[in-house]
Amino acid sequence: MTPKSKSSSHSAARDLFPGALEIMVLQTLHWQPMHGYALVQHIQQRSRDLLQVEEGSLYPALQRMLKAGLVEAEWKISPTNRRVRTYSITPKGAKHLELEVSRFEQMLEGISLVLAPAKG
Amino acid sequence: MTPKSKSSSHSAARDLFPGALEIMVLQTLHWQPMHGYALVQHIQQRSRDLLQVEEGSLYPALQRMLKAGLVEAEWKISPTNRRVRTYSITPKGAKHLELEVSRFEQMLEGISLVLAPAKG
DNA sequence: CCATATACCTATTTAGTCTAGGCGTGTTGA
DNA sequence: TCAACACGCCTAGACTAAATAGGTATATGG
Repeated sequence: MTPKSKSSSHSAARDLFPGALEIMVLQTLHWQPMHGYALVQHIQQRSRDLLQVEEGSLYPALQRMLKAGLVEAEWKISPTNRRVRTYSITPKGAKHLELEVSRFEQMLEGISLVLAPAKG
Repeated sequence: MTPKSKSSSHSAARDLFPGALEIMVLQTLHWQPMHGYALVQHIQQRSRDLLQVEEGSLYPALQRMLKAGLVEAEWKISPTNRRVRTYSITPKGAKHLELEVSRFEQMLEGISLVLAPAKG
């Protein structure tokens, strides 16, 4: 996942936050099943272009989650008449999501404590 | 950096947030120069045990930052009569910190937008 | 004198992301 | 008609940060 660079279009933006991708994907699928390409666009749009998920990151992540039983996939024909692989979250994935969100929040809490100016 | 596991003491906690370590170190050094071992304890204490920085992560990170000119180091004798390598932030490091914090915040903003429930 | 805490460090492994492609198909418009 | 483009799937390899699992040395306390 990269923060989308606003000025230059081609320069490689450094990455941050491995692990967050999985959470965002699981949370999104928790709301509604979706195919990969749609996930890319969904995340970009909902983040108001702050984030851009590379397909080269997303698909391997989906494979990992499939293998781990966190999501399941089904080939369908989309309304736009294309073969799409639609992913949905499994009960195991939902449980995992809860855990990861909680870990995520604790981590953020910890970081913000460290970054907060010391109180006299 | 690992979230400190509260129940089991030995199991490996998964990592999150590569990149955050650098920010926390630079911000801490921005407040006051400090040696490595002290940074480990500082971060753990200020995060109220939510985070635990492994020395095997910290020292390589400090080396990277040294090499990149973000911090500089000096050998001293501590009040406890030990040879310590005290790190301080450079002007370049301070500039870098600002950038990284801003990137960090944008990333968080993006993630929270994606994770926030859709509005009807 | 020995255990422990302090303090530094590195080599190797692990894991996720990015880069940089490739492939096939439906739609659009010149 | 047919070429370009958007859609939609995917992978191999490079890169990088972090964790693991060590090692070394010295001061202090019991």
